[in-house]
Amino acid sequence: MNGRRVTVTDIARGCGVSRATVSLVLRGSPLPAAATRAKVEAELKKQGYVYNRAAANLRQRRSSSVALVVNDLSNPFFADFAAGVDETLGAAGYVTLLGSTGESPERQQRVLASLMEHDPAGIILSPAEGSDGVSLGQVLGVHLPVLVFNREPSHVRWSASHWDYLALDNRRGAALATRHLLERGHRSIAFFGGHAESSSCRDRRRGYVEAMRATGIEPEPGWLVETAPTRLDAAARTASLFTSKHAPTAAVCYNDAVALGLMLGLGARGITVGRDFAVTGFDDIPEAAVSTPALTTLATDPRARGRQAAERILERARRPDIGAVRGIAPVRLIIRASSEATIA
Amino acid sequence: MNGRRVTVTDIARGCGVSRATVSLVLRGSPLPAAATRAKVEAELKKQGYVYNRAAANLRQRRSSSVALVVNDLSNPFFADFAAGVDETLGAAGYVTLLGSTGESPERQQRVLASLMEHDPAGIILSPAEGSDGVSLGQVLGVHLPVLVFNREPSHVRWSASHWDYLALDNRRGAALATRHLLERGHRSIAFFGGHAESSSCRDRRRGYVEAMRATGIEPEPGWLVETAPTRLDAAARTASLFTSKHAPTAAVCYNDAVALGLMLGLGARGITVGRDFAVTGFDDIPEAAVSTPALTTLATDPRARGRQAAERILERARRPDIGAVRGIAPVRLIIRASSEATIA
DNA sequence: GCGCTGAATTGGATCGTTCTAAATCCCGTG
DNA sequence: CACGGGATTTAGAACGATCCAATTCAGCGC
Repeated sequence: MNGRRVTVTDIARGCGVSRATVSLVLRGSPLPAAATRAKVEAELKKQGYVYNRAAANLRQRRSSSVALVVNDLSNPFFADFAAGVDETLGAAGYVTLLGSTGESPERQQRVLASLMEHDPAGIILSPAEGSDGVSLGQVLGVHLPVLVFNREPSHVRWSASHWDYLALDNRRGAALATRHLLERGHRSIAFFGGHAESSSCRDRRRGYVEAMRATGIEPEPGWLVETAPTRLDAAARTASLFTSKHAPTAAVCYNDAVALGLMLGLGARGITVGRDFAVTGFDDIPEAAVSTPALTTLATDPRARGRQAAERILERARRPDIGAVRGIAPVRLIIRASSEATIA
Repeated sequence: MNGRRVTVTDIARGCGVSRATVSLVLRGSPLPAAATRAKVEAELKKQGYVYNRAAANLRQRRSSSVALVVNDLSNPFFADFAAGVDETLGAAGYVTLLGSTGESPERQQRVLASLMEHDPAGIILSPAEGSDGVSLGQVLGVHLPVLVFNREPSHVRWSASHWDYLALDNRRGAALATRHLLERGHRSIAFFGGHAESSSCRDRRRGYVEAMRATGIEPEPGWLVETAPTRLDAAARTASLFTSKHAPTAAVCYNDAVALGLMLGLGARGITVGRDFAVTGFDDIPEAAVSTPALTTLATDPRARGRQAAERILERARRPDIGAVRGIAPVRLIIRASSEATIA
């Protein structure tokens, strides 16, 4: 009835033992006698006791939370990632402190500072575009376990840092898509979309270039088209693919959004994707399976990545002394109709 | 270098004042003299002090977090909702404790119990399907501000409870879609998909029935088809629409997933949606705009709903005594090609 | 020089839990 | 029947911040 919280002291008084004994029962210690334990447990239930983990953590100088900071929760990729993180953290008895930054480095600083005050055991950070490693280092301090996901902030001296890093195998993924198109007979293949300064775009481009060269083909400059990573901008820049002499017959796209945009742009020019032109994406967002034609792409299993990230941060919290780990997560080529176009 | 945390005591020692003074500076009190304040602030920076909000909350007997528990984070609707919640909570200086339940009532109980130990100022809960109000009441206690979103758990005596409730205007939404189809001349309109026992499905059905009756049409039993709320099951049950004598020429679907599934199923039967048959959805998921044909549906603005939910829980935390509020959020009909089919 | 006043500062208790070290209980033994 | 010793239990300090009441300080009038 009254708003006061029930504490161990209330329980102790209520059944005539000391606070210490109640605490032992709460933590399942084998010390208390069976009869005492039963008495205490009955009283706990009777008074509706709720454990105060904050107080316990204060005394024990440990933490039972992990912060998760993502650049864009409304992106299904990150939402799924977050679900995976929370699943694993929850199973390990940790609670997830959520922060989203909306791709703003300034907001990211504020969010991180606020989360730090809650003393998380670690931070999983998918940095906002344009994040600066030095500013990040300032808020995060020197001791906190940190896992950077998906993107590399600028000015991070990884060799001197204990930050872990987890990213998709962008290079191999792009190479897989490129080889797939090469096998279907294409020789003039573009790499379409993305900002060249972003780390993930650089890696994907590299995979593409390497796969091309491995087949003895040097990508022409006109085959490399930069766009914002959005459907709209991708559609708008479709034309730039057809200015060079050797117009490509296929394109490896930076991601699914870009690929869907390109498909729109190609359609508008009367080009039928899957018959006249082959397209691949990256991410396997839900739409990829149901677009027309269905999009060949690289599945990244964001939920599993989330679990992986959570496991790594927990492991590091347990053993802070081990060296930083760079993890590269596998990707899987999903072949669908959009890459069916072949060159005889 | 050493792992010990810097505390107010360290700062106090470092610049020759008392802990109390440091605390006053930290909280921006006007009491300390300007010179003292400057001295303390310099020391704070020098030692890299990080505020320990848990300790402060313990003493002040208040909380700076709000728990957000969702049934399915990987659903873009809830991910967007979560982004809105976090945005508003963050701006108010609260941190979001995330929990996801994967639609399992058992997991939900565990997650809630764990979150309760972190003493949140309130809980925003989008209940798992099949949640029981009594069990929920047990973990949540009597005093905590609670906002239930989107679904009604069973056995909740709302009249006797202080829980707030926020849901979409399911009834009006379905009515809007139904009227839209009626205006295009349809008379045989089905309500397709969803589990009849879920509260949102009941409400949407009601809106549909009311709109039909308002035009003097009594829906035939064969026009009410139940399905799991998934694309797959919806596609599989397409046939049941065409068993009755008056086969419908249009369908109001439970949600977008179901609508997309139905469109698949209709396509397989050689029926062209948008020409031979009209379809509407509910939610306006991103795919709705790009499906073929594009889907007429009801936009719900989940992010704004998240902000709204956060604001309401903060308001209730401030004034716990006001009566429970039932909020109904507006929905907007988005007309696209899938409902273009008309009856002369 | 003294008392007064408002401004600035501070010691000590406190929030709810856990840790440590010590106290108490209970029994079988010599 | 005192005593050793394992099994239980407990008092009191501690975690890091804040609250409260009390103290110190500086300036001022007389």
